[in-house]
Formats: sequence, C-alpha cells, structure tokens
Amino acid sequence: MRVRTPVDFGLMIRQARRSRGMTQQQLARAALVGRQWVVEIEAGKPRAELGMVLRTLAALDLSLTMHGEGIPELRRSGDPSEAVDLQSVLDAHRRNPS
Amino acid sequence: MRVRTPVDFGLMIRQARRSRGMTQQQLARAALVGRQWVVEIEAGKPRAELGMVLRTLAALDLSLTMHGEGIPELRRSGDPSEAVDLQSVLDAHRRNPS
DNA sequence: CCGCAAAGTCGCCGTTCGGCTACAATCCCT
DNA sequence: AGGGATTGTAGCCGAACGGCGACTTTGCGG
Repeated sequence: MRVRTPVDFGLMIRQARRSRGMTQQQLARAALVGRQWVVEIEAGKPRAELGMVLRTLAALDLSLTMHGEGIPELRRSGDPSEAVDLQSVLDAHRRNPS
Repeated sequence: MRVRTPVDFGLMIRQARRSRGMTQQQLARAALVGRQWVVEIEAGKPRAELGMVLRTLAALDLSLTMHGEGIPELRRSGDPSEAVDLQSVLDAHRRNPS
C-alpha cells in the first residue's frame, strides 16, 4: 500500500502491531525506542527520526519499496530469453494441475 | 527497489535528483528544506525528520509502498483456496514447457 | 589551466526531539 | 461493575535538529 505522509506510517504501524498481537511496550522494546515514541509515531508525528521509523518497520517485519524514474525495479532480473508468460503458465496449470 | 536503511534513502534520493538534472539547491527549494539538509540526507543521516524525507520524495516524484502482514495490498487477492505454489508451477513449466 | 557552479564543512542559534517518571483515561476480561 | 493491563498526556532534561551565513573543496566546461 502507498505511503505518502507520516500519518500513513502511523496507521500502518498500528495496524501491523495489532495484527501481531503486540503491545506498544513490546514493540518499543523490539525497536529500541521509548513507549511514548510509539504512541507519537502511531499518531503520525511528522518530525520523528527516520532511523527509528525504519527500525520499527523492521521490528514489525514490514518492508518498504521505492518507485520512480531513476530507481531500479529489481536488483537483478534473469536472462530475458528465459522469460515465460506467467499468466498463460498459470492458466495452463489451473486447467491441468498435473 | 527495497529500502531498509537511511543510507538507502540517501542513495536513491541522490540518484533520482541527478536523473532529473536537479541541483541540491533546487531540490531543497522544492522540498522546503535547507540545502545542507539535502547534503546530509544524501549521506544517509539516520536522524533526519520523517516529514522532510517524505516531502523530498514527493518533490522528486518518488513513491513508497509498504508490504507485510496486516498491510492491505492495492489489489484484493483472490480466494486463498485457489492459491498455487508459484515456484513449483514455474519449475514444472521449465522442466516441461508443454 | 582557469573559473564558476555545485557540493561539502563549520559554528551559532533557537527549537524540538526522545527518554523518563508520574498520572489520567480506556479498554478488556471476568 | 471491578481491576489489571494498555494507551494517552504532561513536564523535565540533555542532546541533536535544521536553517543560516561563510568558507573550502570538488567537478566540469572552455
């Protein structure tokens, strides 16, 4: 899901934390931040420190991806000659799961 | 491309800025930050403020996406009962492309 | 090789951070 | 409704932030 603002980060962090049954205190310990900081980041604090935010995402096993002109999509793609039409392969599999 | 650390942010911001032929000064003005701040973020400053980072990405027309348990995808996924093991399907296809 | 623009560094300054303790408000679970 | 756990607030503190002006260094075109 797209992330544009600090509030977006807050909502997703809260959602991920709850879906894992973690308490703010537990998340705080796992991410090496204060419990109050978790309160604030979940509220969308715009001036929170980048490094802490990233540690928090890591503690929740969340990952970030960047897109845009000049940003490589993937680190390394395979040989194009080995490319397959994924959709047709899947269709074939569904017709005959062998 | 995956982003894990402040240094990753720095590298991508720099790369995107250059690919757009922008100067640090221009980017700073567009993102409403100081020029020195751009120097620091491109060097991977871990304690940079989240909001400024996001403004900078916006100024460069870069977008962030979050992935992980509990984070809704843009597209709804299908019925889990229809899930297939993509890797094994592909392996089978490569062994016998029919 | 020169010269200018871009990039990086330094110090000053007022502001804000984030941890902490303590307390209030909520939420659950029984 | 009762009571512990969870979450949200408030204030204090030392530390770091980010803007700014002034340099220095680097890089590139002529």
